[in-house]
Formats: sequence, C-alpha cells, structure tokens
Amino acid sequence: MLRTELSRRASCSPETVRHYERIGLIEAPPRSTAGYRLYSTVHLRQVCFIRAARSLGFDLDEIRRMLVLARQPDAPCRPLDAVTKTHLRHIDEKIEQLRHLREALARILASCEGGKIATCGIVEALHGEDCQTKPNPSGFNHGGAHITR
Amino acid sequence: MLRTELSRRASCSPETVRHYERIGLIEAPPRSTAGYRLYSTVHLRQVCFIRAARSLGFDLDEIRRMLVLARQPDAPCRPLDAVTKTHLRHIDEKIEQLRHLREALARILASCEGGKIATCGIVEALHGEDCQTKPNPSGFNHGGAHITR
DNA sequence: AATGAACCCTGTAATCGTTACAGGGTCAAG
DNA sequence: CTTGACCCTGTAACGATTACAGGGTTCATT
Repeated sequence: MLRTELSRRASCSPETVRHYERIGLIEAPPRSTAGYRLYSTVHLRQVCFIRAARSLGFDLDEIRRMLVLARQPDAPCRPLDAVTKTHLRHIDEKIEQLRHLREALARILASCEGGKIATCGIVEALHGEDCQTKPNPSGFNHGGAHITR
Repeated sequence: MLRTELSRRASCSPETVRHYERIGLIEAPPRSTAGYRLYSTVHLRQVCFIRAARSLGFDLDEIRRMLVLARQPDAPCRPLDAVTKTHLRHIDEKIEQLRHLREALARILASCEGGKIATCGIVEALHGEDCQTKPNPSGFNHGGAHITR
C-alpha cells in the first residue's frame, strides 16, 4: 500500500509516517519504479504500535526502545513491563503536579472580587513576593559591570 | 540592573529574558553606552508576572493578553478573571485526560504475566484492533495510484 | 488526447518555550 | 595584564508534528 493508505489505516498523517522513517523509527520500505514507498502490513502493524503508544503518552524514544524489545518473540517481556511501569509513574507524577497547579489557580481565582484591575487579587498574586525590590537575595555580581547605573 | 540580575531576581535564565523581549512580551529597555540593557523594577515586576503565570501553566500568548489587561488599573478585572477561568477548565480537562490514560495503561500493564514477548499482553494491546489487515475502512483512493502492488 | 484530481517525491521551515553555542566586546578586581 | 563574570549578536538545538514549495506519476473523466 502507499503512504496515504497506511497513514489512514494507522490514523495519522502521511507526513508523520515519513517523519518516523526519517528518524529511523520504522524501516524504509521498498520503492516502486516511480520511487513510491510500498508498505506491507508489517509496516502497518509497526505504525499502529507507535500510534497506540503515543496516544498513551510514551515519547518516541521510549517507543524506539519498546520496538526493539517487542521484535524478539522469545525474549522475556520483563524489560518491556519495566518501561511501561516507569511511564505509569511519570503519568502519576504529572497528574499530581497538575492537581497542585489546579489548586493554586483556584485559590488565586477566588481572590478576584470583580472590581478594578488595581484591586484585583489575581494581578497581585501573579506578581509574587520573592522578586520585587529586594536587591540582592544571594550575593552575586562576582566581578561584572555596574549594578545600577 | 543588568540582565543577569533581573533574571536571577525573577528566577529564570538570562536567555529567557532576552527571548521575552525578542517576541515582544516585555518592552526593550534603554541601553548603556556599551549597549547593555538597563532594566528597572518595572521590568522586574513584569518578568515576575510572566514567570508566575508560566509556572501556573499559562502559555505565552495567554500571558500576553493578560499583561495588556493588567496594565490598566481602572479597567474592570472581569476579562482577566475570564482568561483565568478558561485556563482552569483546560487544566481540569488535562487532568481528566491523564486519568483516562493512566487507567488504560494500568489495564494494559495488568495483562502482562511475565512470560515471553510472544504472549505478552502489552505487545498485543499496543497493536490495537482498528488498524490491522482490514483494507479500506472508509472508501478513498479517489483517482490515485495503485492500492496494493 | 488532454485535463483534473489525488496522490507521490524531495528539502526546508514553521510551531512552542527554552536553552545552547559561537564569536565577539566590556568591565572590575587580583 | 590576566582572569572571570558579565554583555552583545545571530543562529540552531530540543520533540513531535505539520506545512509549504516545486516538482513528478497515476488514474478517471471529459
């Protein structure tokens, strides 16, 4: 099959398929006399694998490693399991971060009372306390130009 | 103050400050005779605002709009409130997505029983069902090259 | 036979936010 | 005078994907 059909069956764009070949994630397929890429169902399975993993949030480098592992039917699948577990931990961390962030944002939002910008809690919150006019939080300027001309 | 001091007080890198100027997020400061950028505390406040908003996950385009709003003390802060609320919704959506993703991944992980790759549920799950050998999910190939030579 | 439409090829640049590099100049202290 | 820390500029890298320009090929319909 040609590139567009492969991409359609794997639910991605033709450009993405070319990209995967360019970065060596899938092998370059044979070509027709006109130079067209001729894909087999083996390629299709690989691209489907990649897309499924991408949609689960794996990055292409993780996927590259997974493909190497998945290619050997007789190898133990513990290493693949390990990659997946690590990824799951990353996702848990990301969720945790977003929760904190959500909380902070909600707090800030609550401080707005619908008045003018000048008295808005959001604006104030976003200016923080640890920057401001305090000149030199931890000494620096080790030999350098003037500080404040 | 010079760029490094500004960046240190705003907790970012000097390059980031230059970047913000380049994309017009902060105004270009006056220069010393040697061509050095000379920042005031007004710039500092702006960069702090930006960094605080970034750490809450706003993108630079949202921040650009917020800066315009925040600059007018007498304007009502409802528009700013709206931007923030929209962002909060985005975060909630992202958390929800990640939860789904986490669930899917955990299910897949559970299907691995520690045997060989050939029988591993992870590999199988990642190959999905909606690609495979089915040739033409929704008719296409409107006047084009051969489908399968 | 000619035309149009849908595909194919290539190389390159865009996106987002940030960092890094190269190849210079400036300034103060040792 | 050297060292070191900073300054300047322009440009390219990251990751994943998309977009564009400027071609060529195949097939169906006029």
